[in-house]
Parts: sequence; C-alpha cells; structure tokens
Amino acid sequence: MQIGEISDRSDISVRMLRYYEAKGLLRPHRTESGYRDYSPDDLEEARRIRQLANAGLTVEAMHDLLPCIISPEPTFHPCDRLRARLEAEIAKLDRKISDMERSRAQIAAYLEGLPCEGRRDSAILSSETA
Amino acid sequence: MQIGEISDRSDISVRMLRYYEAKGLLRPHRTESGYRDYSPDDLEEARRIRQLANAGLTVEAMHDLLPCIISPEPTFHPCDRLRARLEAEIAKLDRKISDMERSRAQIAAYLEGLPCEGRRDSAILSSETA
DNA sequence: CTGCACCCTGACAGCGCTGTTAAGGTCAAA
DNA sequence: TTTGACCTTAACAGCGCTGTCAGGGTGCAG
Repeated sequence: MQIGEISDRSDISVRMLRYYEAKGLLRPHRTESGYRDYSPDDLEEARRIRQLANAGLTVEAMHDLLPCIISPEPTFHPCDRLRARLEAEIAKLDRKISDMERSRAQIAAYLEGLPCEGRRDSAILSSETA
Repeated sequence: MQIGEISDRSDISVRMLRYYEAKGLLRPHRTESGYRDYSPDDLEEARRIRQLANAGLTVEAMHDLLPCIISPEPTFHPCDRLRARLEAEIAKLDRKISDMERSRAQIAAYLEGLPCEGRRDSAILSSETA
C-alpha cells in the first residue's frame, strides 16, 4: 500500500506519516522508485501510533512504547531502563487520566445545572465510551 | 499574594502565570506600583488551570471551561453555544481518556510479561533523535 | 543609602506538531 | 505520448507552550 491509502485507513495525514517515519517510528520499505510501500502490519502500527498520539503521548514516548505494543514478544532491550521508562510512562498516564476525569466530572456537573433551553430533560452526559 | 508565592503554591511557573493572564484566564488585580496581587480565589483558579492543563486542554478550551468550573452559579452566557462547547469538550475528553486507558492497558500488559531483572541482557537502545 | 530579593514588560528562542508550497519523479490509463 | 493522480524531498510557516534574558522598577532590611 502506498502512503495515501495508509493515510486514509489510519486517519493520519500524509504529512504526519512521513514525520513519524523521520522520527524513527514506522519504517515502511521502499519500491525501486522510492515510493513508500506499507505492509498490513505497518497499517496496524500506524493505527496504534494514532491512538497513542490521541492519548497525548509525544513521539519520543511513542518511540519507547511502540516496540512493546507492536508485538507480543518482548526481545532484546536493556531491561532495567526500559522497565523504568514504561513504569514512568504509565504513572504519567495515570496522572493525566485522573486529571482528565476530574475535569470531566466538573464540566459535566456544571452542564447538569446549566439554566438553558426550555428545560433540562435529557441530560445525556454520562457516556463513557468513544 | 504576589506571583512568586502563587507560583510556589500552584506549581505553575511565573512565566506561565503571566501567560495565562495574557490569554485572559486569571485576572489578579494590581497594587499601586503594578505588582500582581492574587487573592485566595485566584490561587484556587490557578490550581484548576493547572489541572486542566495537565489534562491536556488548550488555553482556548480552558477559557471556555473555566467560568463554569470556577463558580457554582452559571450566569449570562449564550447558552446554546456554551452547552455545545462543553459537550464537545467532554466528548473530546472521553475520547482521550479512552485512548489513554487503552494505551495504558497495553503497556501494563507488556510490562507484565517483560522477561527482565535476572535475565538476558543485550543490545543497545536505539535512542536516535532524528 | 545601599543591597538584595522580588516584581514588571518585552522580546527572542526553542520544542513539538502540523499544514502548505515548490520542484520534480513515477505510473497507469487514454 | 500525453495527462493527471500520486509519489518524492526540502523548506517555510504557524500555533501552542515554555524558558530565558535584558533592562528596569519596588520594597524592605540593614
């Protein structure tokens, strides 16, 4: 698959796909003429990247995290450092999640009491999935 | 209180406190000589700002959200627009939270199976900052 | 009055991310 | 062979955020 198709199927702009590659995530091979040629696995990885990006992770964090997520078989890697890195990243995620949930609750609570349109009938704001 | 103390107590740098003010969040009054003079309420607001910032919200989003969080009495405000804005922001938060939780779970799962601390060592981490 | 710690504004600079544009190559279909 | 869609790299540009530095004022304590 070439980059345009990957872009469509991963919801990542062409620009960003190239950027991620420049940063060392995602390494599609190339056709003889230099076109990027993505495998289905590459597409999977692209989607994971988007997920991590949506979660607010930096490219640098993804760089450490992706090799873990991409395959279920951990290999090589200096373990102490990696483990520490992952634990740190999880801690950061937890902090962020907690902050977001608190913020969400406050906004939702406020919304609940909003003296708006005719009345508050269907207060649909306890959705949890996306 | 002056800015340095607020900075200490809110964990927001002096630079960022001024930045938030420039952006229209937080409006401490000034002493005759021009010093910012923060009230305890301002400190509270600063902490909320930090929380929202930690949650990954932009200043622009905070600008819409803060007046809701800051006081329990919603007033004025073009309600339809505000309501829509808040709901959108909540949806965005939900998406982000969901992505983060999924990412967290994957990392944690990987960490679980890490063949470490008493095991093989090997290659160097390719820390390449392209 | 002198120091020193703190404050002020303004500007420059850098990072991370993202879009856009320019100049040009590839490929398949007409 | 020409056309048009798609690809390539490289560079510029902008936004949001954040640190830092310069040049200067304020305020309190010695």
